[in-house]
Amino acid sequence: MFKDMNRREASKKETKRMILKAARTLFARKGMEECTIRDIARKAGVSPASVVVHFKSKTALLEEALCVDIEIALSELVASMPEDIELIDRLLYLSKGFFRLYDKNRDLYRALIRSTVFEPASETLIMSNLSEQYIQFLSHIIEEQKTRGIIRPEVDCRIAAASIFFLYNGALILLLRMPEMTVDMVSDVLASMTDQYLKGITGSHQ
Amino acid sequence: MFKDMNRREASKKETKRMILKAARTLFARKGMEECTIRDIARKAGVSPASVVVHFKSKTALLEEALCVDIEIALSELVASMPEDIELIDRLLYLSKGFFRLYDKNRDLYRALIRSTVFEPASETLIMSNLSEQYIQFLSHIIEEQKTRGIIRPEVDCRIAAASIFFLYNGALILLLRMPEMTVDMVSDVLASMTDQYLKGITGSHQ
DNA sequence: TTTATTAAATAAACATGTTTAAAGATATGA
DNA sequence: TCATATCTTTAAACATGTTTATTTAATAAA
Repeated sequence: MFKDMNRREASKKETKRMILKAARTLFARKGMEECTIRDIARKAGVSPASVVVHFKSKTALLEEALCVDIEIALSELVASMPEDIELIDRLLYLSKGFFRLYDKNRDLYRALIRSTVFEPASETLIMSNLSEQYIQFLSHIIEEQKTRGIIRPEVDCRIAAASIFFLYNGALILLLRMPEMTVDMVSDVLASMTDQYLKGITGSHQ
Repeated sequence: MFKDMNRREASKKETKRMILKAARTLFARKGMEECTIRDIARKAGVSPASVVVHFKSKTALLEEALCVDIEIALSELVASMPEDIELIDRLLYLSKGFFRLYDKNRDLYRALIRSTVFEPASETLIMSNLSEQYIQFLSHIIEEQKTRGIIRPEVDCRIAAASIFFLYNGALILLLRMPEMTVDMVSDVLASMTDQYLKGITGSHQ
């Protein structure tokens, strides 16, 4: 219950909420670089120092500001995933969903991914968690396909899921760093890659 | 010839050389964050402003400071690549070579890759070029294996090369972000992934 | 040679993420 | 209720990448 939250805790929580709200608005409007902590603090009606007290850094603030949208997108994608389509189409359904999300504000998401993907997992708990969840989900899909005999039994599902994630990640970087690339173009590239991965490229095929 | 280089150009070049030398030493010793432009300028005997005049930014300086080592590593790897081993071993020979290089100073290379991989190619010409060269080389290897009938004829070599590069890149990120990971561990993961990619994971195999 | 122009180097200022020390507000215990 | 301790907030300072306006030096023109 919230009853055991005293006035201090409540006002602290409220301050944090205000900052996060201001950050979400300003980040979306002006992007990561163009939006200063002082801007956010002013809009939230607090001091710049307060922003850093509530969020360890500007990067951490960005992470918290954006993760809600990613979490929503992920759960919606998982929920709305068609059950009766082929493996490759399911994989592409997921990745394209994320590409569409990131495409809404490429610069912002580029800043986010850039500042999380190379940090130790302990520094970017939220994003690491999301990636982990995503890989888990991929792993489940592959596992399930294995029971149907579509994936060979000796395949390590965890490795396969991570590989597919790495391919996805590469395609995502392509999207975020090349303005001329569209979601469809990147999806096509990833489709070829995933298809090749599933079929293999060596030897003749029955 | 250098004769047509007047005193101004010569001294400019010399200044740039001094800065680069100081940067290489200090970056290697203290890492990217801990080493300030002022430090480098002091060691090079120039003003901080001069550093920015000669190199557009600290990131660009880091790029120029490290690219020599990467270029050398790449050409050495290409030159020393055993000809008589299997495709997968050739691919792993290359990636492991790079892992070893980056392992010498993980934080520094992490900073480099982090600050280049998400930028438009036009902003990070050197690193983009290197990646491009690497993918080209992978592409050639695959093409050559195709003529030998080891790779199926309908396979798009460029896509295959990019896929293998994406897998490599994912493994590299793993290495750079997780201190507990060794070069061998990451190489093993990448080996499984590349092996799976080459063989494919769906259907039964002859 | 002297002057004018152009390029290189720099000192000082600026912008901004972050830290520090202090103040203000709230809870706790007598 | 009052005093003390603790937690929250903040103003001011700091560190550092970068920009700007100025100075210095070299080349070209006279």
